[in-house]
Amino acid sequence: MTPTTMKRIAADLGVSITTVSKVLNNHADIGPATRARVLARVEELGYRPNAVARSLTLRRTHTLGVVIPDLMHSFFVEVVAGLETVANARGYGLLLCSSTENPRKERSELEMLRSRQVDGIVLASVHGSNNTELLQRIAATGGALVMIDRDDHPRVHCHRVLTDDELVGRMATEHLLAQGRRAIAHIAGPAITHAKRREAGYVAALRDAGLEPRPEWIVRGGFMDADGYHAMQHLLTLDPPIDAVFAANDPAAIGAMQAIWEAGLVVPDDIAVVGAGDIAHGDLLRVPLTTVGWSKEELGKRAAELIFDQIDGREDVAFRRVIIPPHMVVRASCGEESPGAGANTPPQSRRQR
Amino acid sequence: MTPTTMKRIAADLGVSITTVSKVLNNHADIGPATRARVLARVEELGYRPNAVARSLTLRRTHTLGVVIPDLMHSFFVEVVAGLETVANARGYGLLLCSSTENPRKERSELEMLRSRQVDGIVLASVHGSNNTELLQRIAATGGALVMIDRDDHPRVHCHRVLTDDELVGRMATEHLLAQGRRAIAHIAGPAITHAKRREAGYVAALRDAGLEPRPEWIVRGGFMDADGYHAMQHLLTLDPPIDAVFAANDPAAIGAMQAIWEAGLVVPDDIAVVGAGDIAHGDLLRVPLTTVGWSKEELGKRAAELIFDQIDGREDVAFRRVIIPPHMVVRASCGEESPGAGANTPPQSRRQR
DNA sequence: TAACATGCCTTTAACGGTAAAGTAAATAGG
DNA sequence: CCTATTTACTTTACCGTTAAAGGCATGTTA
Repeated sequence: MTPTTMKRIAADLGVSITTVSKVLNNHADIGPATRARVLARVEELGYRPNAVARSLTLRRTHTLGVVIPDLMHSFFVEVVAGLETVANARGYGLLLCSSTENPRKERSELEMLRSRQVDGIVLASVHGSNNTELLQRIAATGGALVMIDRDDHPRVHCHRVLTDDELVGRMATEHLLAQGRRAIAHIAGPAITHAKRREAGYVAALRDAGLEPRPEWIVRGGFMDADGYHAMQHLLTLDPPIDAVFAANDPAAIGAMQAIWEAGLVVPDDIAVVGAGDIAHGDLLRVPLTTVGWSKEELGKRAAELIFDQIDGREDVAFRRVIIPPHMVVRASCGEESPGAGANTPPQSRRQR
Repeated sequence: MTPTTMKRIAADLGVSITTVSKVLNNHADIGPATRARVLARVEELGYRPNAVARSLTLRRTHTLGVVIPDLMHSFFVEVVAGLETVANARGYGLLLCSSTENPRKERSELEMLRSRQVDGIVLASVHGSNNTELLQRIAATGGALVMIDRDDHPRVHCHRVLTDDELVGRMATEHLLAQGRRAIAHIAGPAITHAKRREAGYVAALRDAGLEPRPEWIVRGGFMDADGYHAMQHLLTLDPPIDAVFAANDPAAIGAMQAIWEAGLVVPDDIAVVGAGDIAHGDLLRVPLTTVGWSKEELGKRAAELIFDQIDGREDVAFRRVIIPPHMVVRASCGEESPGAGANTPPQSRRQR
């Protein structure tokens, strides 16, 4: 009933607890006979070291805290999958928390992780969270911290892994321009840094093409598909009509498409749509969604690497800012025939259940 | 740099560590003056108790281990979201592990969780994992254990939360029968218990309707969309042709639809399709997928409740088997007009990013 | 007024492990 | 052959916390 401890093994064998500890940690100063006896008994009793006790003495929990805004969003889940791979390979566990886009919950999760003595924290911070001070304290007390995807809390000194959001907006817009679209609207996200940068990229691309974006082309919305839906309803009333829209993220783009369909229009013939983020299953939609993607797995892995660099304790941490480059994911919704990626290829292997 | 400890606070105030501990744990035998002084200093230094040390003495980590086969599959992620909600409300954290459908990794995750002394484990076990013995040991040594969704390891005594898979198969098939379909094929899953039950439900429903399923109507495939795709290619060669297909899960159903489209046929006019699992975004597909669903949030919550019941330690644990009832999710792919759920309603609120 | 309870705080031990310092016996060196 | 060194352990202390038992004034009861 009570799990086996070193004490038990030591008592059984008439040796000291330290001897057992040394055997298990491969210290050199244990004789082969004793070593064998200990190992045998360990095997026999199925002894597993108590990680909690180990953490206490070693001051290392081999645990990473992960705080993301939304468990249901495939983007973050894929990032977590990337993290998990690297962490697992190093014997680390992931303590997963969802802030549900709530700054208060984010705060309490962060404090919980701190009190649990996690060796590092990976955070995609909620917008408007005034947790800057707490994060500064975490970073200052030597806690490894990496912020991912979102670029707020500029005063917090820590590693960051994100994409080039202005380039995201620029690529999406330039792609639509290349398809011959000229009246390109933008469904903007909330007042969060990376959303604003996508908008800036959109504006810059239009200007570079000699087009001045009309004010009414930019509808400030949000990141949810309902936001995209309502924003699109508004855009559909414009005269002269628009012929394309870049939505700040994929859910909003999907909402926009629904509004377009409802109005009896066709994507991409009447209005081309491009999103951002490369959400899972974007290829399986009624009209497969063209989007700007950046590798979430890469993002997760780089974040994990930076965390471990810091944990491994080069004190001279120069905080890095890793940019995951975005790339176009061309599907049907933008009006370009995607080369060879039509309905004629067998589906790629997706995960099972 | 070194985080504040009780020792530090006690020394500052000239009281014993125990006194500080008692204040923080609201023991009655501390005078109001001392209590106030301690609390003031705690506040001042921003003291947070070290959860690791607490875990060691209290023999409670306030952590649940979660092992799922696939982080990328929306089904499990939604279950985890349900778990997270309940766990968080009780001050519990979730240590998330993905077995990536690999029995060996499942085993090592389970052992890792055990050595980390988690208070309970929620497991969706990989098929064919011969971890039965390990699970029995976990259950026997008093570890709280709940198995979810999958119903293997019959000899392990623990709580289970799952759906009625035979009913899933039956409902899907009966729904197709009700649409007037008669030549209904089945894309079966792998040789895992819940897949076999779905197949049994399919067969039973046909027989109840006085139809004998032809052997060639059942194609043993898998749970991945590529499996559904290839299975469907085969089914398309049958003569007389089929007019409907029930796939053992949604990814397979999606693969099947791709094969149908490629053959130049129309869903549901030529072939109706029903899946199982109610995958995320099933409503946004080229043809919205009719499927049989069961609440993942409910599943996650019930699992968490059972875990906590066991942790709270009624010794008289009668292991429960909670069935989450399945329900039809009628969309376009089965040929029935879904009432009011067409493209005319605004999209439901989906999560943002 | 001795016996007893009460209020308030401290001491001791423990949780399960690791590290550093100590020790006794075997081996080596001069 | 007697002192260094090495080998193979053990002892002690500590990680940060909590529980159980102990102590000691002061107040209450018989």
